[in-house]
Amino acid sequence: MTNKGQILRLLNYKNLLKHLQTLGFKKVFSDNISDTLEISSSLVRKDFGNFGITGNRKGGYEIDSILGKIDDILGKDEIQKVVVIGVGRIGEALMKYQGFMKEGIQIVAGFDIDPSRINAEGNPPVLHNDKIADFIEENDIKICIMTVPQMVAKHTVDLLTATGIGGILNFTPIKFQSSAELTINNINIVHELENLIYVVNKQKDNKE
Amino acid sequence: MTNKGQILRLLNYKNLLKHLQTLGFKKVFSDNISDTLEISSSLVRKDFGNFGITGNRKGGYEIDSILGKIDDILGKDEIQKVVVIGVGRIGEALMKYQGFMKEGIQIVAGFDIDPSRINAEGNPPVLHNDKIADFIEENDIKICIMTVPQMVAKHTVDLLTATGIGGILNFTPIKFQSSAELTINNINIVHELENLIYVVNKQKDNKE
DNA sequence: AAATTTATGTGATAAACTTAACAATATTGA
DNA sequence: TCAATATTGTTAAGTTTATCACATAAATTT
Repeated sequence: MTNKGQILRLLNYKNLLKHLQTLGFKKVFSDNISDTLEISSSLVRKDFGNFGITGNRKGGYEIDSILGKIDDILGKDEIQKVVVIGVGRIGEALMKYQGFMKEGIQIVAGFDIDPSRINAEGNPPVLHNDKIADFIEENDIKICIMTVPQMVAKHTVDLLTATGIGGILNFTPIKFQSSAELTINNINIVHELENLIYVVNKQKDNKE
Repeated sequence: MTNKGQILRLLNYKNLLKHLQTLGFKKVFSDNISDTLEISSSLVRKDFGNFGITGNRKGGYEIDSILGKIDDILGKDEIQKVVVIGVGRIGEALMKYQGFMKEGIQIVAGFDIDPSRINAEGNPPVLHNDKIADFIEENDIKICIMTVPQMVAKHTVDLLTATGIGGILNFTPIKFQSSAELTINNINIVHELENLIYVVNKQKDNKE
């Protein structure tokens, strides 16, 4: 019933509704949402329906109520603890990124093999890779961000698989497949850029 | 004819084929590709067909030939120059990321308003935001990566729109819509993580 | 209070994307 | 050389996802 894009759309609804809330709005109609997100209003209503979000005919939806419901759906009652594997430039940037906190996500540790990066007193601490398995078990970590060099990506996934972690957000260029026990979502920044370059060049060609 | 996912798939084919090439393979069959990427072999053949990549019945496809064709499709004959707008932690990490070069992408400059980040002698240089428009025009830049704080994202897009740039890879949490002149692709890392958390938690619920 | 308006909720329809199926054909081996 | 086999190329079928369209219900107006 719930398809892949639906959760990402729900997150977009959430962002928009929070914005409308700060502007003082209390209610919203499906086509207010659909207009700004450039989708159809029926898709908004269908998404809401699928997630049990109901409105009033003629009256629209109450923003507070939708936002509460979305947080329920996303399980925002408890803080989600996440670790970063590989504290290179990108890993470090993500560790220190301030945007996670307000969505209830906390980066609780980073891990690396390079002694010069290790700092057990840091906030969050950076520990040696040796400690990954114990840390994940002791702290009941379900999700990690993987920002290791391409060369060690496969090895790292094997290591993580053995820990019983549930999800990896993989920033390495190696594409991994999910299994029933371990969901791996791949973000390939180079591909995103190549894709954009293709689209832009093609548009330009069409104009000429 | 060519749909959104097709180019991203093509990039995955490319990665896989380059890997097979380094292992010494000369030829490949559609189901070799489809097995590792977990799609159907007919989709591989359809993609190839759409892009004018042909094989031999019974003989499969020649890896060298496919890779050459893919580079043609992607316009890899010339280096793509890209600039980074906003040299915070993530912007800086992307500026120094080594993975772009081998795909023919070169980060030629970064831009920021913070004087402490500016370094015109750097490699690549970091210049003041004042110089964005001139730089883009003089260097014929078509693509940029936007890694500015959320607060100034809208303003930055307006500024970039005025320069006539063709594409923005947007890492801010604000979602922007493309227009005919300007393609904006959004990467929302927080959403990617929230989505993963949702999937993992749901899987766990289903098991219990 | 009846008529009118306006938005939801949802079943039917359409569009987009993927897979299945198989004819066409190149290669191999007897 | 000819049958057997294996793989492409492509059309048809299937699946998934999004939109359309309208009946239903709440609110407003007359």
